[in-house]
Amino acid sequence: MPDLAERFSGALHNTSRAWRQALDRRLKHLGVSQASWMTIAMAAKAPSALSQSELADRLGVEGATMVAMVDRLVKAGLVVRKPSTTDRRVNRVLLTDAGTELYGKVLAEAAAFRKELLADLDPKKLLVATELLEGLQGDIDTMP
Amino acid sequence: MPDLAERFSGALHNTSRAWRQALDRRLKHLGVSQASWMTIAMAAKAPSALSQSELADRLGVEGATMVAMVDRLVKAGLVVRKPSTTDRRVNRVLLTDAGTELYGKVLAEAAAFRKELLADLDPKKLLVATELLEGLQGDIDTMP
DNA sequence: TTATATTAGTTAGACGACTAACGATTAGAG
DNA sequence: CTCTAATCGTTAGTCGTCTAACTAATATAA
Repeated sequence: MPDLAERFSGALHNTSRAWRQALDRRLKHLGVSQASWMTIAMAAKAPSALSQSELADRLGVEGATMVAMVDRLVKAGLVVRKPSTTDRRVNRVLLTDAGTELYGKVLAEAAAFRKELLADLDPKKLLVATELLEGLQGDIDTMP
Repeated sequence: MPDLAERFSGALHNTSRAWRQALDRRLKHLGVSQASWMTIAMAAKAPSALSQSELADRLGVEGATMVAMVDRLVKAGLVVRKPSTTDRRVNRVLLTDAGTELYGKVLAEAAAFRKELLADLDPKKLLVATELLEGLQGDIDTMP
């Protein structure tokens, strides 16, 4: 008989995984994965063009991961690299028109999916769960 | 200002990811990732030796993923493939002595990590969150 | 100012996941 | 019994992630 901690751990990982997969399926017709559109969304939302490092930081991935991601997005024609004029180490990541257009569509679909999935939940319970998860995330980040 | 649904979605994915990474770090000295030890645990817990397909089903991954996983575990000397005597398509996956020994260590560490992380949480809230996640997982699995 | 340290990006190699296609084998329908 | 379905495992190719080692450039300290 699994204890509550074990149940929670399993539910957390399984639900996150199922969610990701379901959303990926739903976005497949747009030709972009969640990781790709999260990157595009981050670049789109920022007030001024972000560097690869800034993008990596905000998405919680390593620099090398962002290199590969930007490679794919450039290949897909959604972003371009533009060397910084003030720091020759830096590339700024800019959305192309195609990237900007995609961002709008994807935002709408992700929000709709979220809403559909969470619509029938008790808001009070959802808040409890959200706060618990956020707290946990903080705890993990400040762990050894 | 992000709405609750968006906050929940972000917290879910970030927490799951942070947890996985933290546990992976902690198990690194044993030389096995979570995916590897989950496979070993599943093989160890089963009353009789499982086939690759059965392992894949129980871990919620595809057959091809399990092929690669068993390849790695065999290479690491933790399991062996033993062709079934009754069905020549089937390989049964058996733990070696090294695999069995590892299983014990890893189980203990994962449980300790879970306990440490969740120790200070309100059990009532943890239960609410667990049930919410489990329900959500079910909803996603039965979606279009 | 020069030597050292830090930062941005890249490459290379590995892990874990997926889908699609395929060969071998078994199970089922007729 | 035979032809067809389904199943098991495999290979090949892609994606997203990591770490480690490297280059180029900038920042800091002696």
